[in-house]
Amino acid sequence: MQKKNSATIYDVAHRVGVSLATVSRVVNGNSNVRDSTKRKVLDAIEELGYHPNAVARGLASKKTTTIGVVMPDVTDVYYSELARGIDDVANMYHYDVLLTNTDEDPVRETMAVNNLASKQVDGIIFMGNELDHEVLNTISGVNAPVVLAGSVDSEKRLPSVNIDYVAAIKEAVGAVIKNGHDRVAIVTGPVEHAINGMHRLVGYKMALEEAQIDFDETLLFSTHQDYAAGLQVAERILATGATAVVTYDDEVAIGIMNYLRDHGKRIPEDFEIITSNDTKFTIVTRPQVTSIGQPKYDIGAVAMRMLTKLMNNEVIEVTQVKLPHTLERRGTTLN
Amino acid sequence: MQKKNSATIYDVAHRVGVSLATVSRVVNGNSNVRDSTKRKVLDAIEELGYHPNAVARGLASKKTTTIGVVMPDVTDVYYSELARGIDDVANMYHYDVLLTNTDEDPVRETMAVNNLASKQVDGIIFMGNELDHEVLNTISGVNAPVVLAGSVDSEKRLPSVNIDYVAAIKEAVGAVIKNGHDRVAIVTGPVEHAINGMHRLVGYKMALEEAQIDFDETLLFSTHQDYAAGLQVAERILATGATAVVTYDDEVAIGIMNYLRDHGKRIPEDFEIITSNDTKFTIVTRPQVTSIGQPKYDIGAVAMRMLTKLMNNEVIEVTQVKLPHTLERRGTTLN
DNA sequence: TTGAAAGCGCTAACAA
DNA sequence: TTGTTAGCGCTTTCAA
Repeated sequence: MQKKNSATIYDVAHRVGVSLATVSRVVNGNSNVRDSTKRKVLDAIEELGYHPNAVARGLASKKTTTIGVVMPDVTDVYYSELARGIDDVANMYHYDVLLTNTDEDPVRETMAVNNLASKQVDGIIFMGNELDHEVLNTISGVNAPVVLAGSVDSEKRLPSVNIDYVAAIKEAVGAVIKNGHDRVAIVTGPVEHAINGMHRLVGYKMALEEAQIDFDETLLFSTHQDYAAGLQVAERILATGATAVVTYDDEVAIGIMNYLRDHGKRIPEDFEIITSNDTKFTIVTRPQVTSIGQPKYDIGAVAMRMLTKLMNNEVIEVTQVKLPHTLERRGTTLN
Repeated sequence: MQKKNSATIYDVAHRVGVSLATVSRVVNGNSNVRDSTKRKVLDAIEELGYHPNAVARGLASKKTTTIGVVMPDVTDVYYSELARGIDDVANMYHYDVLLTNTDEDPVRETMAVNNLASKQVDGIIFMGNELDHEVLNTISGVNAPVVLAGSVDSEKRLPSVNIDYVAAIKEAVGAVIKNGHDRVAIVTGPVEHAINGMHRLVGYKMALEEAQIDFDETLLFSTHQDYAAGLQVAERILATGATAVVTYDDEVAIGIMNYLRDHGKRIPEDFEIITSNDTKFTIVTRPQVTSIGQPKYDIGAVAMRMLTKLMNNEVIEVTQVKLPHTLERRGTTLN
């Protein structure tokens, strides 16, 4: 059971008695080939078990039919859903996906982008909350189109696909305010991720302003992105006298919810919770968690679709795409 | 801000006044270069912003420093954790990861493997419950080492990294039997995935036998892999008079749990539940779900480590690696 | 320590 | 409709 040293295009050409060019033509579906020779070539390909070498092809054509995806963590349900959307449409257009995890470390993000560039990817989709200035620079230096998915570039230099975060947060905060809460806490990610936090804060403040509620800095929290962090921050939130919270992460939200219930709070009667990512986590708990609804899969899919156009040198009309969001009312909010 | 047509190795050589070979040597850390010329080359590389073209390199050296990862679905928390383990050690050894989702469709699995082969990956890590015979064949025809992660090849032809599924299920079932249950249901994946189901069944039957409980076919269930499926199957399970269940999927387990509680069952007093994947889902619910504990990240990491050895033509002592599993006792089982 | 030169397997003008 | 012929950018003997 030994591995055959795979046949090359030369072997096929030789076998049929035609030139390399002809074989190349039939392999690439070029029409300028007589049917009869096409047949013969196809047969030879079959017999020899010839599979084109994509690397050689890439070198010669300067197209690798491979795109790079840079993301914080495959393990993160939010991003992995975007990734799935990306992958599905990538396949649809016959691109393969080179995946890199960065944990949102700017150093690794920069390395990832450079590495992808040296691998000659035809395009890159970048995900990550914060768009570090240096990362942005190396991205714009890359000789391939890049589109951001679920991430914002405050300078709007790069094409991107998102929801309107500001509006979404404003609506979420507005919803609990409307239910009578005037001390609503907000929890965002690690402070390093300035942009992410900023966007949320803007929406938060807009909602307060609209309800004529004074901004209280003590109602601001930032945590790591996991269940335990939610458990921990909940105590501090409780201490502020807040009666509602809007969070950036679903696991954090559930951590908060469980802590509060353990400490005598009824959800949603005594305390309301809204989270942001609408992952599966929000539906397996009791009560289910109210969340901003995001078309996660579509964000990835649309971003990838956009990238295919860019790789094709097509002109893009709208480069800053905002997909619609919703508010999925579930058990952690009243009505 | 225009994209420079990136410099080639030729440009560097020309600039310094040395040959391509010399530049290649310093780029690849070959020691046979005089320090002074090395300096000059490095400087030129810096000045020109030269980045080696990995595609050309791949063609010439027949090594792409890229591996392929074939998996059911990035979105699946279980597999994505394996993927993270794979990616981390892949990076450690300077490999990039080409990712493909297959949804466990044999046709797509076959295509994925072939595609990866034509992209000349140096190795492949394959994940997927069932190892279809045809898939197995195309895998063994590929001219690159392949290792299975979290997947079983009943013929044991391929190197693999797993836990001992049979033993794990046996322990889980044994645990609830020990707690006094003699009617324990077991739910496995879609029947198409024969192997997966089989393995679990073997462990299940062993536990019954050890407790001298007769096997009852009506206690066998198979469902799709999501929360809603759990909700649905729960009703049927209840109808059998079962008082405990062991499931293959965490979301399904939670669906079952929530359904049962809605129908008056106290968990774990009236009904015990054990699941298999120990994902984050098991800890965000109340009660938390008892689960077989699997070193998911490590399964991926070890598989990848194994692959690096194979790609290096090193000899592997043990090809069928079984990593240790545990039983994480939480709130859905007594004591 | 360095260079010359032959590929790696394919694409893409350009000719015929 | 088909073939010839340069490359694509790099690695790798083999010599020097």
